[in-house]
Amino acid sequence: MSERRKQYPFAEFEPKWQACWEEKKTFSVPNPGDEGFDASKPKYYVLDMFPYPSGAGLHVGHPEGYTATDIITRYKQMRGFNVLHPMGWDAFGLPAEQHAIKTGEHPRINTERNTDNFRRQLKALGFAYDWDREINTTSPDYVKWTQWIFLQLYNSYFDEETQKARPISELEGKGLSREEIDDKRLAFVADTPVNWSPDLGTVLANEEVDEWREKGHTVERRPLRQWMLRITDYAQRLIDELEPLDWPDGIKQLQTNWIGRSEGAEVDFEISGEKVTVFTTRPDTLFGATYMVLAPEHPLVAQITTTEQKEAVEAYQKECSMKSDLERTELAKEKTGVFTGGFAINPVNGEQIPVWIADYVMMGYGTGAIMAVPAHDERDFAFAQKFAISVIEVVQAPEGNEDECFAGNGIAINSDFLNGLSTPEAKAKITEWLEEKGLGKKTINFKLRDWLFSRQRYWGEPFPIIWKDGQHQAIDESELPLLAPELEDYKPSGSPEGVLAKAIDWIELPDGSRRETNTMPQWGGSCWYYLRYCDARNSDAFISDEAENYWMGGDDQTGGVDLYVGGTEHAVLHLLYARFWHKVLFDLGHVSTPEPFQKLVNQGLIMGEDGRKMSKSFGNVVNPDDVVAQYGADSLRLYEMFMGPLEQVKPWSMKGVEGVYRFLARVWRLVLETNQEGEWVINPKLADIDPEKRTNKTVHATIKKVQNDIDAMSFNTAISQMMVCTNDLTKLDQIPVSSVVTLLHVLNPFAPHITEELNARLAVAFDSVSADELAHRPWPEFREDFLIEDEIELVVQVNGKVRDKLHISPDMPKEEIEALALASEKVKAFTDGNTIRKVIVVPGRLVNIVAN
RNA sequence: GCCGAUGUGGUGGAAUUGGUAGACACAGCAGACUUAAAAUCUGUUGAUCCUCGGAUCGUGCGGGUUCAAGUCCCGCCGUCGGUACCA
Repeated sequence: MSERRKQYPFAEFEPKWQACWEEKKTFSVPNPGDEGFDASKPKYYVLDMFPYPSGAGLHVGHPEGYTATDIITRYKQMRGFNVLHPMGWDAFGLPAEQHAIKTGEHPRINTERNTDNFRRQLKALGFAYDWDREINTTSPDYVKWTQWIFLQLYNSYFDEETQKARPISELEGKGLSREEIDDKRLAFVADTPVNWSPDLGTVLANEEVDEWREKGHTVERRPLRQWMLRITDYAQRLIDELEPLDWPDGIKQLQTNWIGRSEGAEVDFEISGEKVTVFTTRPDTLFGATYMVLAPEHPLVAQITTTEQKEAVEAYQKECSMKSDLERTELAKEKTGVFTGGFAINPVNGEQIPVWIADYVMMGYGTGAIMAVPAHDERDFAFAQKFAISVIEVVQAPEGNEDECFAGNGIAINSDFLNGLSTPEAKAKITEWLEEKGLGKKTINFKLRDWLFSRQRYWGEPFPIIWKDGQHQAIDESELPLLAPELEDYKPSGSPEGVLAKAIDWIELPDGSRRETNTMPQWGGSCWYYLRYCDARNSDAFISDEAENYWMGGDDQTGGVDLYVGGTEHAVLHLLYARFWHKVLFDLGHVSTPEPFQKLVNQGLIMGEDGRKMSKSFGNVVNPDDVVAQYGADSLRLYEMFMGPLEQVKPWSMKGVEGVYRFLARVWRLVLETNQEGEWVINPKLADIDPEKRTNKTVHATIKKVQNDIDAMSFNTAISQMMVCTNDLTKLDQIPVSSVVTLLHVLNPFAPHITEELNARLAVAFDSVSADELAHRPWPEFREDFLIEDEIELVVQVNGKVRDKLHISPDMPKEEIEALALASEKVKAFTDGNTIRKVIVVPGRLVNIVAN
């Protein structure tokens, strides 16, 4: 690192102010009922996405969102809000366990080391977190409540009628059997084909498969007994209740598509006496069905397969079972399939159509069976082409559409009683017809699957469940938290039971029952952390009603976290899971709003200086520690915000850091200069004088722009305005102290250290300057009357091109402006010889003369 | 393929939402200070032409609407991100 002389002594005062904030608890906020709580202030809850404290420490991408929320926090505090701005650690997870497997060191130790480092790095940036509320998902008092919430899920079911979770005890009263009840729990056990990774020794969620495959681990399909959460019951509400939220449209769409609602019909076909139900979104094309496809795993395949086809069918089934969902989709550019020998009867016309099995039909979606209409479905068309199956056109494509396969809406043809109807009409009519005859019904399907919630890991929350006589049951709440036992080593047991299976003493209970050996996925802890922050030290409840009501309260337009900032990588999974848990807690009366996050903002990725993604392998990772050492925390914060709009992807530039560093140095020198001894003394140009009109204008325009830009989270333009203001003040021969203090005040949320330091020094030199911390003073009010101009510049255009500029009073009447514009010599040069057709006057902006 | 972003000087990016394109920075160039360098300060910096007053062109490309388009409409192209046989 270059030993260039520092332009201002940030290394001295930045740690000083950080220590001061920590000691005075400047950014700790009391809860309702606590000492010092001011109930008259409105609340504002600003949240950063929960970080995983990785061994690599912070990189410059982290402080991007953190600085944005920090500015908002400090600003809102000055505007008289009680601001909740917490930080904590999503500290369970595979990397710490992988480390434990390699070294034999307990993952707790590694986790602690990493969180200590993260905390140190964050504190070095001067963030206004309320560290009294710091939480850690791995701490026993947090685990306790994660497990408690799991038990809420376990002890609830989804009531279809009210679309709400209800206590499972209500079903017990209705005389349902044990099995029937277990089948309704929101947390349930199922034997499902899962993604088992032998070398990781765990099952992975569908969404996680890619990530671990990329890291070189193998993943295969295997049916195993797993805990699942019934998120699919909430599919409709997860779509509907997303609507009013202040989230980016793209993210809303992403979630909606992920949930994947599609409306259609189930239709019953008959295959040699057996009923087979297919799902279709195009029941109107039923007359065009020329074959049927079952998923290779469909339970009826064996029954309907003829002896001649048996061998081929079984071979195909085996081939498919070897492939994962992924391989089936990724590698299968070419359609494959086998004829079963069986025929299905189309219920609308009694036609016999061949039944095939093919892997382009998934068992997990709809009914695992489709009617194939090659004339109006791309996939069916490709399949029919390959296997020479006939194509019957049943929808008239609009004029000019010559595609062989037309999937759009049109007019029904070759369809008996549907002929002549438009696609929506035909859909309605056929569905009604099917329902009348008892051959089918209107159905809604979702892509969303139930959430696979168990992992075979050590470093996660154990399930608060024991098994007795083959049945699961919850342990008593008083036994929470249930912590994992210490182990000799953390290597996977190799069995799908997971690592905890090794801890015999822990598993086997005196009464012969056994503990569940699965643990929860990392998502568990991060699903509700924002609630815990509201009441982080409560040992009687996961959150108190008072704290919940205050920090999370509101209606469906205002309730929940007021501002949630994080990366797009959590657009679907984390945000969907957290919303699901929140809704269950809401239904059960534990929280007061249906949605957890009212406003969501995604910060854009910061790329390396070479324009590529920051990564160790490219050697382009920038460590914030180095930037702080060289330019100070304020420079880093300011640069992160000055780079460009928050949501945008943008490349890092050390030259850019230097630019904002120079700006901060200019602010410093506005207040101080070095004397002969090299000491910093008050700039002699500073004086306790009333600012001139134009100085007031700059300063007050700055207040206005900065506050508007903070509200709009347009931090880069706020900073450029403060640069303009600084440049203007620097040019003055006599600089009014009050103007400088105002500048420091509006700059404070962005660069808190240097501004507090300068204010403190000014307070010593000038009686007029308050020695109170800027952080504690109310945001300055701008005066609109200072912004009014005596004279404005008005552009005169001829046919849209600027030809002259007028300097006039802002309230000059239109007619006068017009006359003045037409009188201009420069304008005349362009209008001479032409007829003036029209003159447009836009007050305060321009005059456009149309002439030809 | 589909969905979503995005395209403005050498670079990061501004532009009151239809009204002077290029604010603010970075880099460059010239000058001041200095024995010298760094730092700092001042000026200059979209392109082309120029009689130094200015003229013409210019926001990915092609059309259109309008007195006026980076901004609105239609059709393309490029880059980035997500997703993929969901019937």
